[in-house]
This record gives sequence, structure tokens and C-alpha cells, in this order.
Amino acid sequence: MLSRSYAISQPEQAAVRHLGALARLTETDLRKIADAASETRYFPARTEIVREGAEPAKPTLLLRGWVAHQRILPDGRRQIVGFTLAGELFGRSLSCQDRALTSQVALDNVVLCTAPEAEPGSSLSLAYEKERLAHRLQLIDNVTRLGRMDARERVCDLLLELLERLQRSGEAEGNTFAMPLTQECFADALGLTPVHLNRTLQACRKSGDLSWRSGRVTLHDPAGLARSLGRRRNRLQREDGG
Amino acid sequence: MLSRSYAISQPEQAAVRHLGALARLTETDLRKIADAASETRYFPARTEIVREGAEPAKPTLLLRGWVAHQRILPDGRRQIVGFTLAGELFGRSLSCQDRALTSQVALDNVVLCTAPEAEPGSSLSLAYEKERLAHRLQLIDNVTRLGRMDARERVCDLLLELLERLQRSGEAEGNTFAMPLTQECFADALGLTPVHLNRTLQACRKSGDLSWRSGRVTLHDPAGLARSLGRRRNRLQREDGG
DNA sequence: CGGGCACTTGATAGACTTCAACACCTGTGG
DNA sequence: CCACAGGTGTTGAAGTCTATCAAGTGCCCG
Repeated sequence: MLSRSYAISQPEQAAVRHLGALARLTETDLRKIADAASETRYFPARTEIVREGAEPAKPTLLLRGWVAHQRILPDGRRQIVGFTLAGELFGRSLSCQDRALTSQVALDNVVLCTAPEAEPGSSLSLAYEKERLAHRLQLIDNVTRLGRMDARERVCDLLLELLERLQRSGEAEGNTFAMPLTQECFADALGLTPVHLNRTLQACRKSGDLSWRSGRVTLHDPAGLARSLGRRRNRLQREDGG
Repeated sequence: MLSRSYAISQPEQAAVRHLGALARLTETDLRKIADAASETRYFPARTEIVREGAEPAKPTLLLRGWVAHQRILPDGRRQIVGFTLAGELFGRSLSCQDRALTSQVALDNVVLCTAPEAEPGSSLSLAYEKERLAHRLQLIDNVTRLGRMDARERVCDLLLELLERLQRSGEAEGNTFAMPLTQECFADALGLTPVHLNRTLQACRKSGDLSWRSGRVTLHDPAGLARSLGRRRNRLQREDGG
């Protein structure tokens, strides 16, 4: 439990939950986040927030909505490299980075703010570092997914990842979560055609792995799926039992 | 030109060239590298240096040989997530990381040493940061490769990446470099079957894209290939004209 | 009511995999 | 010196998975 209670209307709620799951935030950290969240920017769905090769985004906290990080090939093929979900960070540039490695696109109506600076050694700084690690882990998972899994496995594996992350931010209800992606976007993240993704989803529904109706996804046996796909438990959550 | 000359026998040569291409190293940096390289460890080919989930490697400088970073799925499928080449770093753990995200395997007979500490703000530290950025870029490239390219494109794209990196470390001769990987390994990095990779390689040879004979690869038109594959020029090299 | 977008379906083509066998090279031991 | 074994690369045939093309449905919104 957090030491302060947050009404559901507070824009930083997801961020506080998410970062709080990674490290035990202090009052100072909470205040910093709330301060940062008082100056928000909005991007409507399908807007490009940062274009690949342009000046990279400053460290940014995503308060609401989903952001996709994508590459476009010369002939128009698109690959979505990863997502940032409400409550998570993106655009933490390395100091020597002068060009964004991917385009960042709002999938939803998106609300974001500048990420608060973290004192070296603070809990917030630890949370940021765990977040960076999580991001690296997601990239590695994505490579194995695309390289060595078939369509059904890719679908389940990515949905599992999304569920885990949304649970960490308190944005899931049990094994169900709101899915703002079109099948086309989801296909571009999985390296599949929309048509084939559609058929694969139907097969998954029929076999009882998942439901996906009206923008809500339910995984019926996340633990079983995770085991069969060889997904390791992530070790990011803080272990202080608080 | 470096201000000191290095005989070819010096084990840190590739590392000095590689890091020196990223930042203008000072005498102090060079000395640190040479000191670190005086205490080496050896791993024969096909040895596991670090196992996934075990204690992660300390920051390590690879002096000779190639290392693969891989994942194994429950049924034995293998995906090679990336490579570390002679002169490059790996295992730079984030402070909160208690388990390695991938297994690290020696592909070659490998020589490595502990990476020297870099003073914050030093050139060496800048080189490390650029290296981290390069690593992230490689992961993103790998995702697009596996997600949206066909077999021929994957082969050419990965070979281009390897050529670029080896040129940075002075380990390539023009557009030719020594390729210690078996086709099986290469296939596991590209998400293909060895059989299909073999046929694809033959097609590439026939179409004049490359030669691959007795462990040496030549790309006949790297610039043209890069253009057609949409590979961006990397902006990592230092720009001080030194 | 009509238009646009996402989703769905069918038929066909193509890419990649699988299985199996064979060739080649290298090192080893008789 | 030859025989042999094991690993790597090569080839063929058949099968599976995924892409492509094209058309149709349903839904939301103006």
C-alpha cells in the first residue's frame, strides 16, 4: 500500500503504481511525480510524437494511453519494436544520443509529461534503472518471439507480456485488460499479416487460450501459457515486502 | 592515428581501435585498457561463459573471438539474440540486475578481461555509453530484421552489421572479414533453418551479393545493399575528426 | 442512409521447414 | 597409408505455415 491514497482521477496514478512496484518510493519521489504530472501534453491517436532520426525525446513519463516504437522499411513495411504503456517511461536518451532510434507513435489518445529528475541513489533512480532493465528484457523477448516462435506462440507471448506489465501498473483486472490496438498494429508488432493474425486469434479463442471482444482481452491460463512458452518470471518487482 | 603504436601481438589492439573509434581516448584510458588486458581469461569454443538466469557477468572486454548471447526455448529451439565481437564490451550489468537475461557462449576460442572502470566524464566513459547505445541499436535492428525481412534480406542485413562493426575495430580488410560462425549458428541468429539458410546463401552468391568461402565473407556492394535494406548510417563514430 | 474503417472469410501462391540422404573435410587410430 | 568417425555443408522431395489477393460483413459516425 502507498502511504498516500490517490483518487482515480489523478493523472499520475498509473505511473505511481508502476514505479512504486519497482522501488519503494519516498514522499519526495511522489511529490516530484505529482509535480511533473501537473504539466501535461496531449497527443491524439495516430500522432507521431517523435520521428526516427530526429532529435530524440527527452525522458518522458506516459500518464495515459499507449505508445508504439516503430521502424518503417523503404518499401513501407512496418515493424513495431515495442510499446510503452500508461505509467511507464520512454525516451530516456543516453547522453551521446543525437538521433532517435525509432519513431514513437501514439496508439491511443495519449497524455504525457516530462519525467522528473531522479537524485542519484534515490528510490526513484532505482525505479528508473529497473525500468531500463525491463525495457532491455522486452527487446530480448521480442527477438526470441520473432525469431523462433510460430504465430500462436507469438500472440500468447506478447499478450502475456502486456498483461504482466499492466498488472504492475494496476491497469489490469485479474487476467483481463483493455486492448487499444487494432489487429493491424498487433500484427505489425508480431511480424505477421493482419489476415493471418486474425485467423490465429480465432484459433486461440477456439482452443480456449484467450478471449478478445470489444477491445478487452482475457487470458484464461496465464501461468500455464507462461510455462509452455518458457517465459521466465521477471525479477523486477521490489523485494522489500512493503 | 593513436599517439602510441601497438604491435599486432598486443591483445588489447581490437579493443583500443574499437573504443578509440567511439571516443578520443586519452593516455590514461589507454593505460587502463592495457592494464586490464594484462589479466586475461580464456574460454574454448562452444563454452558457456554465463548461463541465463545465473549471476550476470561483470563488465567484460572481449579481446579476441566472438561471443553469442542466446535464449533456449523449452523444446530446445535456440535464438541467438546478438553477438559481441573482438574489441567490444558485454555484461555491463545494471546495478539492479541480479540475473543474466541471456546465456553467453564462446563461438570461438575467446580471450577476455575485466573491463576497466571509467571515471565519470572521461572519454572512456563516453565510449562505454556509445557502446551501450550501439547495443540497443543492434537489438532494435534485430527485431526489424526478424519481424519484417525475408531470408535474403536478413542474411545481407546481419552481414552488413557485422562488417560495419568489424571495420570499426579494424578487424575487416575492406569489405571482407573472417567469419567464425557455422551456418547453424548463423541460422539461429536469423531465425531460419540451417537448410534454408544454406539455400539462401547460394542464392546470394549467385546474385553477386556476397562470397563466403573457407570462413571468409565478402560483401560486394555494402553501400548499395545498405540503401536497399534501409539501413541507416550509424552516428556513433566520434566526430572530432581526430 | 452512406462512407469509412476494422474485422472476417475464401482461394491461391509462395516462403520456409522437415526429413532424409549424401558429399566433403579434418582429425584420429589402426 | 588407409579406414573411420563426426561435424559441417549440400541437395531433393514433400509438407506446413504464412502471405497475398480479393471480396464481403459489421459497426460507428456523420
